[in-house]
Parts: sequence; structure tokens; C-alpha cells
Amino acid sequence: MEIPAPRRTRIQQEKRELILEAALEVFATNGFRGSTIDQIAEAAGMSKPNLLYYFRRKEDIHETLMQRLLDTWLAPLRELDDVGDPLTELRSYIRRKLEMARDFPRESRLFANEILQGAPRIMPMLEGELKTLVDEKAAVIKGWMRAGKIAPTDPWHLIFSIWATTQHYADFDVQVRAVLGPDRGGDGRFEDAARFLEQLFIDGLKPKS
Amino acid sequence: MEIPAPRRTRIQQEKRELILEAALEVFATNGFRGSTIDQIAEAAGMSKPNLLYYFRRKEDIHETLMQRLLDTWLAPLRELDDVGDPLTELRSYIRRKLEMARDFPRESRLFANEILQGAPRIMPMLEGELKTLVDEKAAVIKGWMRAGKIAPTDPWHLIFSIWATTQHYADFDVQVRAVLGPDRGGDGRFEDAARFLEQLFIDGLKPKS
DNA sequence: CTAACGTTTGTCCAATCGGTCAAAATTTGC
DNA sequence: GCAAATTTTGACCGATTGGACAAACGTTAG
Repeated sequence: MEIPAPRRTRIQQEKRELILEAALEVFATNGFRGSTIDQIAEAAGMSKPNLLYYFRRKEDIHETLMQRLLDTWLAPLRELDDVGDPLTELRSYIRRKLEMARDFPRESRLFANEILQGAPRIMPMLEGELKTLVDEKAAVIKGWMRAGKIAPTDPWHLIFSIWATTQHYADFDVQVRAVLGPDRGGDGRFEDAARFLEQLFIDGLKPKS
Repeated sequence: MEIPAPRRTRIQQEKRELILEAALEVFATNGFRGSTIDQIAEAAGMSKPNLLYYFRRKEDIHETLMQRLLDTWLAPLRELDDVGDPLTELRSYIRRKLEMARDFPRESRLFANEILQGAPRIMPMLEGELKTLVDEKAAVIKGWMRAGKIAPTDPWHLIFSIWATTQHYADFDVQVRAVLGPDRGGDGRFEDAARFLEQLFIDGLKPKS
């Protein structure tokens, strides 16, 4: 099933990277249908026919971008392991996901766009690879619950809530910044979020009587 | 500042509703730029020029949809009140937001699309009306914390986390259903989510020793 | 140096886009 | 029942879309 990577010249490698970088920006903010080849070409500093020399169709760019994304995107969850203290393990998973939202917001938005549109291009991956991985990790978490290491609850929805809360800071960034205002909406917002999320997931909101 | 509603015939009222209903569906899945008037017209069962008789520009449809959305969208937060038990109050806010994700998923996706694209059309509202409302409710929550009714933490990020976790079930619905699979991804997923979120927000994950 | 190969560009195309307009069809007020 | 007002339609417009193509331009290996 492995597609052999075509031989490419130095220029081809560089230009393709340039295009993918530009396309990430454009697709992330406009979605696939809302983005034009001209926009991407301009962002990459080249003419449209030149871009089409490196990627023959608009879909090819998006597909390449998507394949790369999915690998790195699920890496943090793959790292979630049975070794070490469960609460610590979950805490660092949350932290890693939040760091990804901070460092790769465009990738997060690209993914969000694809899901919002009904995931027409990655549905098989969601039902296959992703589901398998989540089920696997849910089993690990269930083990922790049975061992009394963390409170018993639904592991799948726990994973959803971690995805939702962390990716929110990438996908809804403009809203977060607008609501926090210029003072609290600066660079410190990710540390505030990290502190808050840690407390939420570990202790919840009930006051320590 | 109140724009007087133009007089409209019965047909105009009905057809405009029909168009808005169709446009909600189309905009929610394709975004503004990714949607075409033809798509909306076909979904509404009328010809493009006929649609343009009721809304002269594509933007007018989107704007009308957005204005309506924002009122109902923030209603649950407006209801968050200082009367009654704080934990109960928050619990029912979460429940109401989750019910909105279940009952109005297209509205949620429409909003998500707008934010993802940088909120070009509602930025003033985010920085104005929304920020004011959230600041106001954050003050209420801070009062609860000072009174020892709930654990002290960041009220703004608390509100973000409630938005994120609940809207996730509308915006990322296809992913949720794909991961849960045909068995657990059925209609029961919202009750499972409600149970999980209640526990998360009240008690967190730390086991009761 | 030069021939082969890789890269870039301008031009062009059919399809689709948002939107206009006048005429036809329908509904409404009297 | 009829005239006025409203609604619907088909034909059309310029702009933009994704993409094709051959010609021009660079680069590189022998």
C-alpha cells in the first residue's frame, strides 16, 4: 500500500515545500472550496501555471497537506502510554495538545475545516486508523479506572473533551483574543489556559470543603 | 440604531424563511466563500434570480442568518444568573449548551465557520457585545469563587472550556460519530456526553480516595 | 559548448461565479 | 372581473474559477 515517493530534483523539493506552506495558510482560513489556486500561488510567490507544474490539481495540494497533518496530529495521543502515573500521563497529554494548538494553529484549523465540511476527504481514516487508535487508548484509560488510579468515567468522551478544550485555542483563537481583550489576550493566554485545564481535568470545580 | 423591519407580504415572509433555512444548511457545511447562490437556490427549491428577488446579495443572506444566530446563541449564557446554587447553575448552563449543540448543530457550524475564517463579519460584535457579556458573567463566577462556592480558577477559561466541550458535539459531529462507531455513536451519545461533562466539570478526574 | 532536461511564463479555454434585466406569470385589492 | 402590484423566469453579463498548452527560459551533464 506504500506509494513510492517519486524522484525529485532539489528545486522541486524546495518549491513543493513553499507551495504547501502557502497552501496551509490559505486552506486553513478559507477551507478547500473557498480557496483558489491563484491565492495559493500568490502566497507562494509564483504564477498559477508554475504552481500547477508542481501540483497538477488543487486537490493534490490539499491531499498532501492532509496526509502530513494526520501523522503529526495524532502523535501526542500515540505517546499516551501505560507507563508512569495515570494522572501525570493525562496531564502531559493535555499539555502536549495545548502546545500543538499554540505552535501549529493553522494545522488545527485545516483539520477543523475538513471535519466541519463533513470530512469528505478523510472519512475512511476517521473510521479506520483514528477509531482504532482511540479505542486502544480508551482501553488503557479504562484500565486506569479499574485500578482506581483515576475516577471512573467514559474514556472516549474524556478524549473528546481534551481535544475540544485544547484545539479551541487554535480554532477559535480570534474569539478567545477578542473576549480576553488586549491585556489578558496576549501571549500569556496559553499559560493561563494550561493552568486552568490542569485544574479542571484533575479536580473539577467543586470546592475543597 | 434599530432598523425598522420592512413591510412584507405573506409570500415574502415564507420564501425568505425558506431561503434562510436552505442557506443555513449550505453555509454551515461550505462556509461563506465556499457556498454558491445556486446551491442555496436549489436547496430552497427555486431559481437563482428568484432567490435574488428576496435577498439582493449573497452577503445579505449570510448577514441575516448571523444576526438571528447571535441572539439565540448567547441566550444560555445570559440566563446564567446569581440566584440559586452556583454548581447547579453551572451544571444547567452546560446542559443547555449541550442541548443547543444537539438541537441546532447547523447554527453551531455556521458560527464555527465564521470564527475559523477570522470572524471578518462579526469582529465588532465579539469585541463589543460578547466581551461585555462574558466579562459580566465572569464577575458573577468570580463572586462564587470568593464566596467559596466553587473552586477558585480562571472564569474566562472556564467559559471557554464549556463552549469548547459542548460545541464540539456539533462542530466535530462526524468525527465523534466515526470514533464512537455505529453502536455507541447513535442518539445516546449526547446523554453519555452530558453525564461525562457533568462529572468532569464538578469532580474532575482525581479518584475519590 | 551544447544538447537534453527541468522550469517558468503568457495565453487561452470551458465552466462557474455573483448579479442584472425585461418580460411573463401570478396574486392581490377593489 | 380587472387593473395594479407582486412574483417568477430565461436570457444574459462581466469576472473569476480550475486547468491545459506550447513556447520561452534556465540549468546541468558530458
